[in-house]
Amino acid sequence: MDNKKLAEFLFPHIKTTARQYREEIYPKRELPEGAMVTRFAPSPTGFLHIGGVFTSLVNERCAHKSGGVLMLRIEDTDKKREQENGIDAILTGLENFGIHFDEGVTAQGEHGAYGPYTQSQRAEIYQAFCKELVEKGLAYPCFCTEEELADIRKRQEADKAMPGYHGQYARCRDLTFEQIEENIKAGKSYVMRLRSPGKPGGRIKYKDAIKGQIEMDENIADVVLLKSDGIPTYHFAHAVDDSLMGTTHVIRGDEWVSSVNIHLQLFQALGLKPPKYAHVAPVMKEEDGSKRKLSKRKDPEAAVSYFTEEGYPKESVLEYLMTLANSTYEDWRRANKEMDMNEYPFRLDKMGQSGALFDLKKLHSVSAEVISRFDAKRVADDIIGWAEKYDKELYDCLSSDGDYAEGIFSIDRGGKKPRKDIAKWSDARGYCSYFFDSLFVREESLEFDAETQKAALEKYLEVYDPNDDRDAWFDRMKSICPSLGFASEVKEFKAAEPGTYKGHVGDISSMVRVAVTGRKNTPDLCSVMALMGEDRCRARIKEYIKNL
RNA sequence: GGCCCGUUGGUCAAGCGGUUAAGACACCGCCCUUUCACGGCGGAAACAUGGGUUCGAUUCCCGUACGGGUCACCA
Repeated sequence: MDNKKLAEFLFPHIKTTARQYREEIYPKRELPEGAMVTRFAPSPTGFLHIGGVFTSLVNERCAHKSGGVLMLRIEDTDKKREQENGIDAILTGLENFGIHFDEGVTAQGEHGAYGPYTQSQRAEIYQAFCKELVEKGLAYPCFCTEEELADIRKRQEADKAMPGYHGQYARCRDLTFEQIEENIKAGKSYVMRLRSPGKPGGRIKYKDAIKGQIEMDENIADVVLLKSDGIPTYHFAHAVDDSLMGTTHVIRGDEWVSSVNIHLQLFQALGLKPPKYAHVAPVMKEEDGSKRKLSKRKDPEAAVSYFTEEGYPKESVLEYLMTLANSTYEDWRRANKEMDMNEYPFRLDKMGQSGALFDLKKLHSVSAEVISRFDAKRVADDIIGWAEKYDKELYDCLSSDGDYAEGIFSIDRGGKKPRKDIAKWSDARGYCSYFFDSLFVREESLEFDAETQKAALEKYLEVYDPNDDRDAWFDRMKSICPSLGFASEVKEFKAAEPGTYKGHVGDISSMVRVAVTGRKNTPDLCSVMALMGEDRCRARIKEYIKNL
């Protein structure tokens, strides 16, 4: 068989050679020692999954930590499963989480010297490499139909043989040039297959940056390189692209581990240097006592839209994802509360080998911590931004007076012991509704009888001074206690015989609190009242007394 | 089913032949406190299992169980 002749016959239109691509069109990258070139390479078959954010975060950290390059490549080689707005969804999703790509596809088009970064635009490149493989006798056309393939599978099952197109089952492997020519002239559709150099019983080893040493059977299957439409399979595209684009580390989901034997063989056949591999365990979900991969269909928290809808700031999600990625991150964070996440010495080999359960409670706690470090302006702005889309009523209230909104979220913020009531922007309404008359509802009441409350509140109204600072405010609260039969010191109340007092100053404060806010629990009442203003406070108290 | 990987408290997980087996979230109790938070202190809670190797195994080896992945002209 004249391989050269076959290659020319199969790919007459391919003029640029693989060698040219390799040596001239895609030159080696000039990067400092140790710089990692990584990539996130989703296929636009659905919405962005939190697992995708996780994987891209790991890629991002590795690239930027090492002074390397992060690429975004679109693997759109399966036109059947492609979704219409798939690419946009991925792009905006990643953008929302602040993952910055140095090269590749963006909302504004492609950037970078190693493109195109969209696989459907690279058909000729793959074909050139396939042509080269044919020349080397390492690839051939296969005319088997779906039925024939199914038949082979059936026979293998009966023979208890390894599934796949290999050995005696690889019928098209040794077709003559004339047979091939005849088939093609007859208009038969065909795929290009690798003539696998693998030997049955052969073993290969490789070192995974996350999973460590892995040993497995050598690939013996003549895998498909180019589908009948001339578009490559994932395997082939991966080998060609990642070597041309200079990827140093392929960091991807661990469902790929078992394909590494194919990939390594492909690199070898192509005469290309393989990258290092790091296989990331999937984010899991607990259900009925067992773990399973987080599913887009069943689990609302799998889609990234869940986080934006609930109003988790991107910093929170990223922070949580980092704790999943490297558990020592948490210790580091506690020791470096204000430091940028990017300062953390992220390490691939510190990643877990098996899937971690996505724990919403933990996310909640991490997020509350993250938000507690934001300043009031940031919190107010973000909540307003969130509410504009998801809570119009709240939006109207908050946006009508920006200073007032900022004031609400500055109560007890900053300082050593910040409040952590808000873990996501959708918590905001519950947190601040009483500040607005249009959202205000009386939610809780006190045990004290109407008479007592009325007396206390009327008394308070007499002495209330909106100019009081915190101490003065509380002193005033104390000052009305004796005449009402309440202890002005809690300790005094506790030390006294039961029945001596009706209650203590805390109870009086609670009455005011409930009258003003409709709740038993709020942040510092003095600050709340100062912000709400004298008129509103007096009105609330009067209205409360009236309805006692 | 074949092959690959994994298994430390409810969850995330340190550990890398000798430890009272860290820490975080959640939970419980106490303290602080005008409420709630925050914070502090304390508590309950784990090495899947059976064999080896070893003076000694959570750590190394083999088997078993369980879990995950993969066996496409999908990625």
